Amino acid sequence: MLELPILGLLHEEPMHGYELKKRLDETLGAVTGVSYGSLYPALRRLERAGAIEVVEPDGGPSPIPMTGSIGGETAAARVRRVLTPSRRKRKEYRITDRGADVLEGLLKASEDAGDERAFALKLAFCRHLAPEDRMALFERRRDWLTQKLARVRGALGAGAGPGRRDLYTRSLMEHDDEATERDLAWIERLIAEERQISGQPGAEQPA
Amino acid sequence: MLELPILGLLHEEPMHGYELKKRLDETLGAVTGVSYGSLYPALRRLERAGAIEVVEPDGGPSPIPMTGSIGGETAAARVRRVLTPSRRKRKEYRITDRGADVLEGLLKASEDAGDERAFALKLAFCRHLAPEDRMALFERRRDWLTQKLARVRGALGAGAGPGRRDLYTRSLMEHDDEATERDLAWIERLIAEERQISGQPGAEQPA
DNA sequence: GCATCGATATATCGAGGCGATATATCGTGG
DNA sequence: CCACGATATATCGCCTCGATATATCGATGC
Repeated sequence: MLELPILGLLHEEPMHGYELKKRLDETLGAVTGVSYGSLYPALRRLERAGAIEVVEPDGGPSPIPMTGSIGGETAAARVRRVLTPSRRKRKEYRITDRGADVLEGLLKASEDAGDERAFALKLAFCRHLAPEDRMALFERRRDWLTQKLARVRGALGAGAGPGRRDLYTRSLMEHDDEATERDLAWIERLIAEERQISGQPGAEQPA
Repeated sequence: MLELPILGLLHEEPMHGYELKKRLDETLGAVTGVSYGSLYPALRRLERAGAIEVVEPDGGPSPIPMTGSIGGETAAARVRRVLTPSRRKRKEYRITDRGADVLEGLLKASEDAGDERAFALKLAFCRHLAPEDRMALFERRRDWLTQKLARVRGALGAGAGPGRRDLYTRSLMEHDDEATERDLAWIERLIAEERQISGQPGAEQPA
C-alpha cells in the first residue's frame, strides 16, 4: 500500500528512504503510520518493478578514480567528508517514466473504494490526476460512503426488542453513523469545489 | 487482534467458527472487517494457549459406545442425523477459565491506546470490565486523542508561507482535525455518563 | 430416488503490514 | 577520544487479509 505515497513523493523530487519516511510521517502521520518494515520492502518491490531507480549519492556520478592504494582511498574519503558533510552512504531513489505510469494506475484504481487509508493516500496525491479522473475518485468514495451509511443505519435499526444490544456497542455504532455522515458531507463539499474549479478552467492552483 | 472479540463472544455462549464470523460481522462489520484467514488461525492460537476448547457437537458428550461393527456405527450415525438436524460436523468452541483471564488482560491492556480498531473492539466488550477499569480505558483513549489533536493542529499550523501544501492534503488534514474533535467529544460524553452510573450504584444495565 | 444448487462450514496459501531489532555512520559535547 | 543521540538501511517473525479449496446440508425440481 505504500507504493502510492512513495511514488507520489518521488514524483516531486528524488529522495532517500529515511527522508521519505519523515515526509510520509509529517504528511500522512495522522492517517497512516509508516514503519521501516513496510517502507524498505516496498522500495525494493518498486525497484524490482522498474518503477524507481537508485541514483548516485550527492557528489553526483563523479568517477573519483581508484588510486590503487589504500592510503589514496582513505585520503579521498577524507576529502569527500570535508567537502560535503555527507552522512552515511544513502541510497537516493528517483522515479522512472515507468513509475509515473504505475503511479497514475494506482491513483485511478477503483478496487479499494472501501478503504479509508487508501482513499486518504490517493487524495494526498490526486493533484497528479486529470480533473475527470479526480472527480471519478471522489464520486466512487461518495457512493461507497452512501452505501456504508445505509448499512450502518440498517444495523442500528436491527436492534429489535427494547433493551437489545449493549449500551457501549450501541454508542459505538451511533458514533460511527455520525462520523460517516460527516465523511459524506466532506466528500460532497470536495465534489462541489471541484465542479467550480473545472467550471472556470485555466485557474491552476499555485504551489 | 481478533483474540479479544472472539473471547468476548464466547464469553456469552459457546459457538462455532462460522457463526462467530457472522456475529463479528454484524456487530463490528462497520469498524473492522473479519476474514476466515484471520479467524481460524486465531481460533487455533487461542486453543493452543488453552483459552478456548472444542466441545462435542450438539448431541453433547454422550458416549454412544462403539458397537464393534461398521454397520452399528453407520446405524448410530443415521440415528444422530435423524434426531438432530445437525449440519456439517462443526467445531463448537467454549471459553475456559484461563480464557476469561486472557480476555480481562486484553481489555485492560494499555499498549494500544492509539489504535482506532483496538479501542472499538475493547469498547464493544468493556461491559465485562470493572467500572474503574472501564473508566481507565476511556481516559486513556481521551488522553491519546487530546495528544493527537495537538499533533494535527501542529501539523496544520506548520504550513508556513502563503500557498504552502497541497489543497487536497490540507482539506484532508482539516477533516481529520474535525473528526478527532468529534471523537474527543464522544469519549468525554461516555466518561460523563460513566461517572453518573457509578454515582448511583446498583443501577445495573439490563439485557 | 437423485441431480443440482445455494447456504453452511472449516481450512490453507501467499502477499503484504508492522513492531522490534540489528547494524552502521555521523555530529556533538563531555 | 569516546559516549551518545540522530541519521540511515535493512531484516525477522507474527499477524492480517483476500482468494481459494473443499466438504456437507437442505431444498427444489424432475
